[in-house]
Amino acid sequence: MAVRFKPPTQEQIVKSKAIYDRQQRSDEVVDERVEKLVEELIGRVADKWTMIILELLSDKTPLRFTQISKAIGTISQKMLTQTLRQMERDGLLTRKVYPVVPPKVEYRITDLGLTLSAAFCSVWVWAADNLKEVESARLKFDQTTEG
Amino acid sequence: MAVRFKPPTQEQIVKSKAIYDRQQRSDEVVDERVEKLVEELIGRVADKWTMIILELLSDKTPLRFTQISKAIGTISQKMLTQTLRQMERDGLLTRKVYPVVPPKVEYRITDLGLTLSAAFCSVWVWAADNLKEVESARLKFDQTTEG
DNA sequence: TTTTATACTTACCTAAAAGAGAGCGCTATG
DNA sequence: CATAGCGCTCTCTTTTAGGTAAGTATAAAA
Repeated sequence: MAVRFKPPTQEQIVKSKAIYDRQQRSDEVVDERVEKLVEELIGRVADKWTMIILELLSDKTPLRFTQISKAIGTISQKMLTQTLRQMERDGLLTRKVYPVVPPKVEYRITDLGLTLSAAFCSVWVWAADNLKEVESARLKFDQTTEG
Repeated sequence: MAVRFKPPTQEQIVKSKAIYDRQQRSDEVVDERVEKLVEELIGRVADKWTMIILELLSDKTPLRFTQISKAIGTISQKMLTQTLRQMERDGLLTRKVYPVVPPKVEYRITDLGLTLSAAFCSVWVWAADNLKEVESARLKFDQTTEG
């Protein structure tokens, strides 16, 4: 698969700064329930396959089932179906079925999906940027704990 | 737990733009193995507990085992130990043991950990910002598929 | 003397997630 | 007539996540 990196747009940066400021001002008033929901959402949305599919679709939309499957390569059909359905439910993509034979289904990223993909972007960048550092940290850790 | 949001720093934005440009220029030359490693790293690092602990530690460092445990509230000792050890191995935090009784161990975020936490930040922001949208998307999906 | 505190580690168990593989419906193509 | 193609779904098995509970060391407090 082709992984592409996109920097955050200026609007996104401004937005996140605004949210940060709001957050700072009313620190004690942060609703517990909102935090729980955010955590739950993070748990669901920050998963490997979701991130990868989002990457793919933000690069090229629409894509068909087998196109995504081939692009990823290592995902089982079951997991792909499952993840796509979940993402559709969460409003990250839309699913369009053409009533033809053989079946044709198109997956198209939504605006919501695009913004999430943009948010993930910095994590991709981080991972690409810090591969070697993580690897050497692991090596060092394994050596010092092993002896 | 207190979740705080921090916007990306100017350096981070500049950096990610630089990486993006580099990426664009040599698009076909992208190493397959690097992609695989990035994916693996994402899979390991983009997990719920890692994100939460990183958030905590980026807010206040150092923290002791029980402090983290209490701050999260819903994590078992086993998972906490496991996640902390993994994060230490990946170089995201350091572990300092004081040879006293009762035991005292301090966890301190590293520079690498800080940059990852900054990268995650936009995902937290996205989640907080789009809670309602995701919820209504789910509602809509459930209603239209149920009938 | 018993309890408490701390930061684990180990063993055991269950439930959920993931993977492998077959089947399916229908048509066009060889 | 057999086969291939698409986008699944279903079943079965394996793997992983994660919880519970117990144990450990030692000193100080009750």
